[in-house]
Amino acid sequence: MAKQTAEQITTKAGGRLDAVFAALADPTRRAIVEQLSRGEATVGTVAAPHDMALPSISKHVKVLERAGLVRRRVEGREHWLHLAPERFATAVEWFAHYQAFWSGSVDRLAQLVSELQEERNET
Amino acid sequence: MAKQTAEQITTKAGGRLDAVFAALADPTRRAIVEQLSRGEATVGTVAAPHDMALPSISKHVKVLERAGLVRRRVEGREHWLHLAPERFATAVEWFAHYQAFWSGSVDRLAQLVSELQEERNET
DNA sequence: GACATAGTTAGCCGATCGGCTTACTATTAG
DNA sequence: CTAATAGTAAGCCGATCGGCTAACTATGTC
Repeated sequence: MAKQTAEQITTKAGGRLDAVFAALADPTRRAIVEQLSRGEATVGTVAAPHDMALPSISKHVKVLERAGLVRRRVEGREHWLHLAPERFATAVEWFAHYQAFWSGSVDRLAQLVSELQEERNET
Repeated sequence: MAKQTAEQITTKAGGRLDAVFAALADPTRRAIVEQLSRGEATVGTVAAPHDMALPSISKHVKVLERAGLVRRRVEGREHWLHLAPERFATAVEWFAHYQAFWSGSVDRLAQLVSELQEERNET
């Protein structure tokens, strides 16, 4: 129930937010997130569409892991990657909090959310 | 009405998302955003709490401006800064879209939003 | 055992970042 | 006119970033 101030959120999750936002600031990494949002995949599979050396992708994956956005399950010689939704929520909370200060923006977010829910129900 | 795919969002706002997330990856800049969320302020006022040389803050502000998160109104020799909510929405949309792929996350976001709305109505 | 496959580690390189200082511009005050 | 105030511009510096290659580890296959 306790109202969290922006300050509290900032200090509590500050370090994490640094890593999360930094991780998402790169288009390759956002593309990886997008791909993983369609289901888990191995490092190689994730690398395939990216005309980029495998070690580079490996680095990107590790950045996402350190940010807590992606987790890894080693299975034989394959490394399966999947999103870790909780950490995304950390970032969304940060936004949501500030939205409360912008006139009308919460309502806009609310509308967006309800559209997404409808969309999902249609499927 | 047209469903936007993640791909479309990514390509359409890709460059912007780079700048937005990169801008928010720095704690000083997030603190500036927080301060501006409580109302517009001059560059000097924004700099005050930050034990950092003024030119450094000036740079940070420019990063936020280039990301489209902050705008500036020059009034005499003072530069007044304020948040630009629309660009924040760009980032939130990105999250919201992916949340649709995570089980239950949209509902969690929805709950968060409704809590924020209640909170605001209480005030 | 030998080879192939999946992936990481290490290290190089140029570019960008985040801080600084110094010097400048522009507006306001005396 | 002069001095103070608000802020930007330019350039330095060390650190991190994002790509690469070359070499390695570990698992699976023949």
